[in-house]
Amino acid sequence: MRADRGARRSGSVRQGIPDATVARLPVYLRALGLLSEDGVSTVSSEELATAAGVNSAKLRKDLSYLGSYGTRGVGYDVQYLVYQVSRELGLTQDWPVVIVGLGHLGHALANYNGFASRGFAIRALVDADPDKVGTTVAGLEVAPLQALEDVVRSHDIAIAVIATPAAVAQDVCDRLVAAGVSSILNFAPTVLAVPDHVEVRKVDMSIELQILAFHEQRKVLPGAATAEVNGSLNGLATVVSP
Amino acid sequence: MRADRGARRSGSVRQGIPDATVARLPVYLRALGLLSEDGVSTVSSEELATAAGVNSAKLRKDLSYLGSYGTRGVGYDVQYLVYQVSRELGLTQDWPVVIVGLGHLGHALANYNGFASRGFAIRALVDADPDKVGTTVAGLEVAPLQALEDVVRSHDIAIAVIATPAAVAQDVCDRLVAAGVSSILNFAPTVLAVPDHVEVRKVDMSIELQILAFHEQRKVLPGAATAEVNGSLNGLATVVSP
DNA sequence: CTCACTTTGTGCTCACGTTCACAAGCGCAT
DNA sequence: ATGCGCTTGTGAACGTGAGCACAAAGTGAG
Repeated sequence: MRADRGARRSGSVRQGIPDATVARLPVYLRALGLLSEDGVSTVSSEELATAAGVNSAKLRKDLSYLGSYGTRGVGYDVQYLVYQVSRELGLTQDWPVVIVGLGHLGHALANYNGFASRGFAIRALVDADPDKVGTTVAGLEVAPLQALEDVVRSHDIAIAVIATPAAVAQDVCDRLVAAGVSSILNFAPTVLAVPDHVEVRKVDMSIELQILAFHEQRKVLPGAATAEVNGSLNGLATVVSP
Repeated sequence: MRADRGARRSGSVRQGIPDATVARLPVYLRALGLLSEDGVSTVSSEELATAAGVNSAKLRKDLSYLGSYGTRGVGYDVQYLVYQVSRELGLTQDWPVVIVGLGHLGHALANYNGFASRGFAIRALVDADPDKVGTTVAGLEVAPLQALEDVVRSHDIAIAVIATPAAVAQDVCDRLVAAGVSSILNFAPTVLAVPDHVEVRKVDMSIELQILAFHEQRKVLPGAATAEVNGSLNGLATVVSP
């Protein structure tokens, strides 16, 4: 699911933050935000780890990649850590975002509050349907698809969300990239091909359900198991979970 | 290396499909579906890998966990592979699903076609808002939150989707689990605590955007190439203390 | 039948990620 | 100021995943 990353392949010292860690930082940030709202000023790795649903050693190692921001014997200062994590994630600035495709999902995304609160500003909405163009969604006027490039350039947009049907996603993607977008969040159920310098992350709800179905099926399996060859001994070792 | 996880248990290969592989099977399935629609009857690992956006060796290894379904010198039979992958994922049966929470997102999910086409049948919708209860969404009547347990039991539902506000997600989750649900797809931006036998997968759009922002920020950094990028931010990034 | 060619299946190696376990460091009580 | 208890930061071991490269196994031509 990771798009190819040019950074690591260049042979030079990659002393950055591991991808797995980056993926967890937003979770820590959310937990810290809740603690902060509750007026908590200091938190131990154990407490924060529990709140974030991870193991405390992992949390400490993750935070250690950002620097030594804890105090031994005490814990971490919540406010300070919020700032440090935000800075590392690049959330101290605002990121203008465009959403392409305003079906049910695009509509839901445009109305989602979780974006603005994290420094993402939805600046434009684009759709191909003439009936939708010109209407107002979440306080923004929907622009026509042919205005895509203009919209991207005029708002200096680097991050785009694709919520179109799969059939047109690649085309939209190509145009976004050509217009200067370099990060794409793809909700269309299709694999997007992009140049190396563009980062794509995908969210596919159908895939998530299928993964759940796989594990669900395993649970139901009465040891007898799957056709064909083999009669494995222990039908259910239940290796699932994390 | 993986081979011995299965081999260790008995003479036969089964039981241990790596999580990373399971997560890719739905992608292969989608690609195979497209090929099938186009009337393609046979496909090589190279072609399928390209369509799925992965490396061909990885694809072959993934498929080898299911069994030896290819023919050397020829490739894989598309129809047969569709069947085998579907069977492995548990998609040869229908999975009844309930969606809890019918805000913009729940609404979008209820109307999403990608579910039904993969063997998931949305059987019930539940919401706490009295104004929504009783209305019809995507052809289903919205049931009240207090009917949650009844709904789960009467439809024999094992897989649930949570699309509620974060504040009530854990409570809904607990009730779902108590009612017998054992797989949960969570869209609420919160960490859910569940018993070991319950599988949770989460989809958090805000987190995905934050991950993109991280990489986007890195790109913008001054052009000192790949070298000491992080060094200028905090001198302690290396593993050694000064 | 034999040879040349194609494509699968997999052994091997390296890289990444997780977890344990403990020394180092900090604050507080005495 | 000294020692005690607590929590961080991290070395090291282990587990998982990716990808190369090649032997094995099939096809088809001569």
